[in-house]
Amino acid sequence: MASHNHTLHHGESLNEAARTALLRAGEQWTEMRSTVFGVLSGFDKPASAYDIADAVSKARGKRVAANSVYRILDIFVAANLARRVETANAYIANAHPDCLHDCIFLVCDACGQTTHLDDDVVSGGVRAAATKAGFAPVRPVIEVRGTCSDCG
Amino acid sequence: MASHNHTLHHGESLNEAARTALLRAGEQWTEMRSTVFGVLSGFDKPASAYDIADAVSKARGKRVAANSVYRILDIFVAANLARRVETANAYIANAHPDCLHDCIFLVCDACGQTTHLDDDVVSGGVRAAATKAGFAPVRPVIEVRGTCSDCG
DNA sequence: CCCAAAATGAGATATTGTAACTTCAACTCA
DNA sequence: TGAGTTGAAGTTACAATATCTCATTTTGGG
Repeated sequence: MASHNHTLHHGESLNEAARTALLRAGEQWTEMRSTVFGVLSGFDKPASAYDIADAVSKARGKRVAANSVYRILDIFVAANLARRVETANAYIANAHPDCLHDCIFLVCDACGQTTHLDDDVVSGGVRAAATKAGFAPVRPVIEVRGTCSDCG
Repeated sequence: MASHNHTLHHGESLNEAARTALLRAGEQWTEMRSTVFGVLSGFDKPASAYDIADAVSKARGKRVAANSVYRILDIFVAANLARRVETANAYIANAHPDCLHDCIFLVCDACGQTTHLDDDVVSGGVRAAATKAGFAPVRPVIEVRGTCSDCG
């Protein structure tokens, strides 16, 4: 566990934390956004925008277009409510929107399960290497494809 | 600079090194593959499969389908002749196909220029963090979006 | 209540990536 | 030599991902 205090939310608490974080970011917490967040946090592995659109469509009994989902996901990512898993073209809810990390994703090629690590030493090393090369790092993307312990 | 000896190829030497590496991987070095590799190494920033298809089409005076380019790029990546830049959906030639690294890409959001770092300490740290979490790492993806020194 | 801004809907379109099947050239081996 | 085999490349179709534009609805502030 990292040295600072994470608050890991889940269920209703997570939804409430997401709402709070989004409002603090100056964005609105609408019915639609609540549904998208609920659906996203209900997935047990990264979900594509179209997966989410399908699930939201079912939940609302009305067809929701992918572009609406993309818009909302962009806002979520900007507000740290969700993360994009680059190597999977998919999104995952952030269980602790309260603190900001350069996070590390471990993506199982067999089952798709994705584990979220926060290791500030490792990510700091990546940032430092970039800085040393005269680069101003904004967003490190650190993902590891491989096999999880269940599939090993 | 890492502690071992990189051989950085360029121009004709690079093409020759690529040919040698591909043959050693048990693949053929065809006219088509040579052209694709030449085009790819001619780009000064990561190129999409479609960019490459266009350039190859011009170079050969005959339409080449993206499909064919993808097949060849897959082979190149498998043989370490090229790398895929995940956050850019693009490919870049590997100037030293002779040695294998978990490489780090620094991608400038302003100009697209992409710098290739090999820092085995940093990438080793990423692998170690994954292993510690019970994960069997196969392919670390380490990329940093930000601003290069020219655009800073 | 009314207005302006923000959010969402609808549909098209662009981009990226795969799959299935055919054609072609080189090679092999009787 | 020539039929059979193999791998590369061509062709076409399609699936998945992402963005754009414009219309309509909702929201929050005065």
